[in-house]
Order: sequence, then C-alpha cells, then structure tokens
Amino acid sequence: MPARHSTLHTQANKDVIGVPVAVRRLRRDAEANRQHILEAAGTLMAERGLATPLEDIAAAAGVGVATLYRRFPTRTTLIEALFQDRFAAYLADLETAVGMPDGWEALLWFLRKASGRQIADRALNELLDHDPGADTIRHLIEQVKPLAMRLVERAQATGRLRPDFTVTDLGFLQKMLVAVGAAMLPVSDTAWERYLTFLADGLIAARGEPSPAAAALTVDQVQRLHTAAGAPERTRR
Amino acid sequence: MPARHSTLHTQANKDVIGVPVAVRRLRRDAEANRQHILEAAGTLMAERGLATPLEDIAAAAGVGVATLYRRFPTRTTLIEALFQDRFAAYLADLETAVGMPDGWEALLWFLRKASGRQIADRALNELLDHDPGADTIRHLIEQVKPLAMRLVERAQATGRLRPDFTVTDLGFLQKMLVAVGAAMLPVSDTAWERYLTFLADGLIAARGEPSPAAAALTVDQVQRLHTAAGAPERTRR
DNA sequence: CCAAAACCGGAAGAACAGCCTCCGGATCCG
DNA sequence: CGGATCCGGAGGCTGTTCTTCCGGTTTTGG
Repeated sequence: MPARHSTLHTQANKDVIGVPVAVRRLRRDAEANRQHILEAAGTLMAERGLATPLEDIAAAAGVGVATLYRRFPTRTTLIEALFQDRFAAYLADLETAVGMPDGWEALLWFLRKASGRQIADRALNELLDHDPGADTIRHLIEQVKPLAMRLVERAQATGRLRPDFTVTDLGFLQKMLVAVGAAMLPVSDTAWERYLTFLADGLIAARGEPSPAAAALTVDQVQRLHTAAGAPERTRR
Repeated sequence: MPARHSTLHTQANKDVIGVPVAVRRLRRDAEANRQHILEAAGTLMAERGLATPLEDIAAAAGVGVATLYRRFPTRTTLIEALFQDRFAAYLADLETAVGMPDGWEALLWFLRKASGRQIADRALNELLDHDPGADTIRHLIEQVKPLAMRLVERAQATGRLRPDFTVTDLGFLQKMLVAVGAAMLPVSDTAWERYLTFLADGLIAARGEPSPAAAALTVDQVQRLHTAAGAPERTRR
C-alpha cells in the first residue's frame, strides 16, 4: 500500500492520504516504561482510588514523574487507557448474563460478578459512582442500558423475580452490595456475598404478599443523578 | 480540705475544693457566638462532611475565624461538641426499639430510623464509618452493643426473622441502606426505603428453604474492622 | 456612666500537598 | 558511531486550609 517518505518533519502522525495513523512506534525502553506505568497505576489506584498522586504511581513503576507525564499528559489520559478493558469486561459480563439460560440465575450471577469487580477495585468504583459526567462513562451507560433491560425482563419472565422490580433497581442494588463489600474488605473479601443472599431472598416473588414498596426511581430520575450529582467531587483537571 | 487562694492568676478554673469546675461563664455575646458556630457547623457539615473548612463555618456563623478558634481550639473539639446529642439520639432510638412490643417491627423501625439519620447527615456518616478509632465512638459502640443484641434476640424470638441472622448483620445492613440512600439523595430522600422493603423481605424466616448464606462476620472480626480499617482517612490534626 | 476585662475580626504568614516543567545526561537504533 | 529519543528528579508554582496576632469593640459590674 502507499506510504514512504510521507514527511520529513517530526509530527509524522498522518498517512499520505492525510488520515491519522498509529503514531510512531515507541522505542523499546519507552514502551516498556509505558507498560510499567499502566501496571503500577492499575494496582495503586485499585486500592487508593483515582486521586492517587501521580508521583506515587511513577515511583511504583520505577520511573520518574516526567516519564509519566510524557506518556500521559493528563491524568485523564492515563485513566482512560487504564479502564478501557475494565469497561469491556463489565459489558462482557452483562452480555454473558443475558445469554444465560436461566433468567433468574443470570440476574444473580451478574449482580455478584459486577459487584465483586467493583469491590476489588476502588478506582473503578469511584469512576462509576462519582464521575458519570465523563464521556467515556456516558458512552458505557448507553451500551449497558438495553442489556440491563433485557436481563431484568428475562428474570421477570421466569416468574421468580418479584413483579415490582425495575431496571433502575439493578444499579442501586449493586451499589448496596459494593458498599458492604468495601466495608468488610479489610477483614474478608467474600463475606459480602452473604448480603447478596439476603437481598436475593427479598427479590423472590410472591411468598404470600409482596410487601408494598416505595416506588422505584424512574429512568430519568436516575439520569438526573448522573448529571447533577456526579459533578461535586470529580477528578481535577 | 486544703485549698483557697490557690492562685491569683487568671486560670481559676478550680473550685475551692480544688476540683475542676465549670469554667467561667462566657460573656453574653461570646455565648451567642458559640451557639451560632455550633449551628452553622451542624448544617454545613451535614451536607459537606467533616472536612468542611473552618473558615466556611465561621463565615456561615457570621463570625471571624479567630472566634471559632478561641471557642474550639481544634477541629475535634468542635466535632465532639457537635455530635454529643446526635449520638444520644442514636442510642435513644435503639432503646426505644428495644422497648417496642413487636420485636420484628422494632428491628425494622430501628433500621429505618438509624439509616435515615445517617443519610441525612453526611458528617455523622463519615464519623461513624471512617473514624471508629476515636474514643468517643469506641465508647458509643460499647453502649450500643448490648442493646443491639437484645434487639436482634427479640426479633428472633418472634420467629419472623430468619434464624441465621446475627448482630453483626445489623450494622452492615444499615451500611447498605445508607449507601443507597446517599446515592439517591439528590433526587429523592425517601426512595431508599424501597430497598429496606426488599431487604426486609429477605430477612423473613422460612418461606420454603432459607437460602444458605455465607457466614456472618464474627464480633471480633468487626472489632478488627473498627481499629485497623478506620485509620486511613481520618480528620487531620 | 466608666474603666477594666473579655471579646472580636480579618489580614497575614506558615504549612502542605500535589502538579508540572526544565535540561543535562543516558540510551537506543540503524 | 551519531543523531534521535528518552530519562530523572529537583525546583518552582499553585491552591487550600490552618493558625496566630493585635488594634479596636462590646460587655460587665460597681
């Protein structure tokens, strides 16, 4: 295909055709460092949260701060590079769940899986919880929505899920589980599943009278939550 | 008893008997200011958390920073003065619950009441959640423990509460509720009760087979949580 | 009504913490 | 081997909150 002597200047990040193309391959050591940084960031942020000082991350990666800045000019750059695959995993779980034969089991399975991930990774949690304004997240939500609806519908169809259950409930349930999970983390990292059990028992339909519950939040109330509430404490810059 | 003319100097905060006694009554304006500060701190911290800048509090109280410092030399002083009664309220609720005729209703009532308080007051929440090392809190817990046990016992006695429920579960359940509550606060401040309902349904005993749940945390695991985990993010100073 | 005692305000300085750049020098690559 | 790349970490910068200091004001009690 076409190419060659595209330009003599340094900023050769465009093809002959004028279309942006993968920038020049990094030097071996540079690429290695990039990787180290990503790893370090992953570990450190998982336990200390999104606001972990960049200097600490650089140190953990065995690299100077400058190197980190060179590779990831802004904190956001780093975070995005870091969570692309985590988001993918989330979606994959959801898809798997939707594809499972038993709708009820699927619901529980997803709840467990997703909550587990978020409990183990504080940064992921903060991202999903407190920063829903970011484009990346907005985009994620967009993809999640239809799948989540299907998941709930299918669970409903089995007749095992209480009839007054709503899609919006899904997210909040998860929030509850993550909260306990995080709280108990220092002592046990599985004990939270006990509460998933409790909750699950409460989600079963028709054991006598389904207690009348307060109304669920509507979809756009949740929407509002994602725009208004997220703002207060977000990552700087 | 020996004493008298103990000192001519100003620090006459000891009684004739030599026993510490209520310090000199504040001047009228000073006392008023003290009150304003307390009020302002209560409101502001309820929505902004324990770390609210002291300057903001002073401003809200219509007072200079110096005045605040004069009255409450350290942030802790202020917080302690502030939460004495809130703690009292918590205990009072618990006592009321224990005194209620129906043990099951009592449990639910308390869960609702206590969670509601914590949801409405971010500072209270932070205090209870992230700073259990403080003496005041340790003391509170000491008083709570026996009452909580009674509460659970009584609920258990009605036969309505699932038999595998434990005292330690109480706290965690509350944590879950507070989490949802806080999350939904910007949009609705009662919608969280929906999840109390769900949860409650899951707590009901024996509707067929009580799903086997993971073991509850033991009392001293929880204890460990209160010493080890609390430390990381506490109030400065 | 007056003087002493008790208070007050807010400016100013100290202390921190994390961000980000700069540049001499090391490393890689062909 | 020589130029292009990349590195480190010290140092300056910024923004936030804490804490003190002192001239001036208000209260109190006789």
